[in-house]
Amino acid sequence: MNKTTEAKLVIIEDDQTIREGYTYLINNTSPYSVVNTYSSFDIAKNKILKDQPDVIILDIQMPGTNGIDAIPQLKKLLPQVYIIMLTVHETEKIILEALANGASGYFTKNTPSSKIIDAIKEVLQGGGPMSPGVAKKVITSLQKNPDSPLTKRETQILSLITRGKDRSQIATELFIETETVKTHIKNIYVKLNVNSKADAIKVAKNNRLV
Amino acid sequence: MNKTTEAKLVIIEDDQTIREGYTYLINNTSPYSVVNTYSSFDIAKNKILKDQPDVIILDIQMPGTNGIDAIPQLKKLLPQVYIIMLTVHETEKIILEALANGASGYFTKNTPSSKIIDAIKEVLQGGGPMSPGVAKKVITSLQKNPDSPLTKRETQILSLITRGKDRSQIATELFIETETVKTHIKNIYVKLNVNSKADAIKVAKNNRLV
DNA sequence: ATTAAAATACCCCTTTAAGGGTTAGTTTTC
DNA sequence: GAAAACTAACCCTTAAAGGGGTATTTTAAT
Repeated sequence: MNKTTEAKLVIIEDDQTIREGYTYLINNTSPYSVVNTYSSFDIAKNKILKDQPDVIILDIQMPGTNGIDAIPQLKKLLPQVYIIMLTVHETEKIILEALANGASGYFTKNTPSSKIIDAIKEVLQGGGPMSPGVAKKVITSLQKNPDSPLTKRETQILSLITRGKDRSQIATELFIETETVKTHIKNIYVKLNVNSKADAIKVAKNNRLV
Repeated sequence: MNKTTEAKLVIIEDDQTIREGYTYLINNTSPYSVVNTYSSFDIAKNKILKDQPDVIILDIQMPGTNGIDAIPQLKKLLPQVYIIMLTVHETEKIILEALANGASGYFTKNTPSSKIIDAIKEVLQGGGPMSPGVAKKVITSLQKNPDSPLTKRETQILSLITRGKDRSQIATELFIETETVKTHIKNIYVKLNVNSKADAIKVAKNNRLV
């Protein structure tokens, strides 16, 4: 077992059975060692600095502070730590929140144990391990709507609007007149059935038009 | 070999060696069959409808239409097709563009062949297979900056600004006065060293503050 | 070669939002 | 109990947004 493959883990998870199961598994079938486990973040936060884990396996549903909110706090305590979510939650919203907050990986609880060990290896090597279904949702969240009613130019202008540019800035960027931008915007509004920038952005986001 | 695991593939890739290598490999070590290969999208586009592939393995750098631009056109021709990118490009920008355009998976060319076959299986099962480094970049693109200079309220207001809301809409949504929103915005501008909505959004996006 | 769609541009007009400066009370949080 | 955050209000000027209409040029598809 060489130095580069070793790592210290902490598990924060309110279900004792799962905690013990993963601890046993990781300690006995991998080069990694579980140095501590906690049943909630609120209990962990005052002690985890002594553990100095390289990786934290984190649940979301827990008594007190939930896992999503725990992520930035854990990162503040241990800036270099990798956090792998292990949870039953797999809605797009929660997945994206966890990743936005600083999680490095995300797995659902039906994941086979061997995959979790692979995932630990992967985060340590700078990867971003995810369950297939999670990866799918992440990709979906990035995908544009291929059936947009907008033309290329309109899409471009709407995109600049979502970046907060005003008409004259858009005109400069696209080498066209402010009045032309205005015409496009009017056409966008008609197509999206809105009559303000804010509503256009809302429709654009809801329908992934940009 | 049962029906549910079978699938027809097409490879679009300008390097003949790679094309032939993957064709041989997939046809001989997996339940999938490569029904055709093309050296560019421009050649493929008039013939691929006859192939009716379930999955397309697609390169980016090709003569004529590049792989990124080919994705929406392929999706238009074959709405149900899964597209797996296989390319040397791994900049965040290109990865995100490919996924935004409708790719279902993304691999770099140093990926072992066995992983490509796993990836085909995964897309067919509705997953989103990616190389570890790609997944990492996708996750990074979603992560917020934990060292934001903004307070919680300021971040919240900046986020609403990025959604195109004006001061009065923000005030209504947060149950505070328009003047308070204005004060927050002024403080945000000072912290971000900007003096307009557009610039604030730009800084927010560049530094992932929201 | 034609023609429909898209992109370009300009005019009128009114309303409202944005941004700068300044001060100050209240509530959280450490 | 001090600091930071959140709240709220007043002054002011300028710039932007949005609605109406019309018209030319360019591009893409048949």
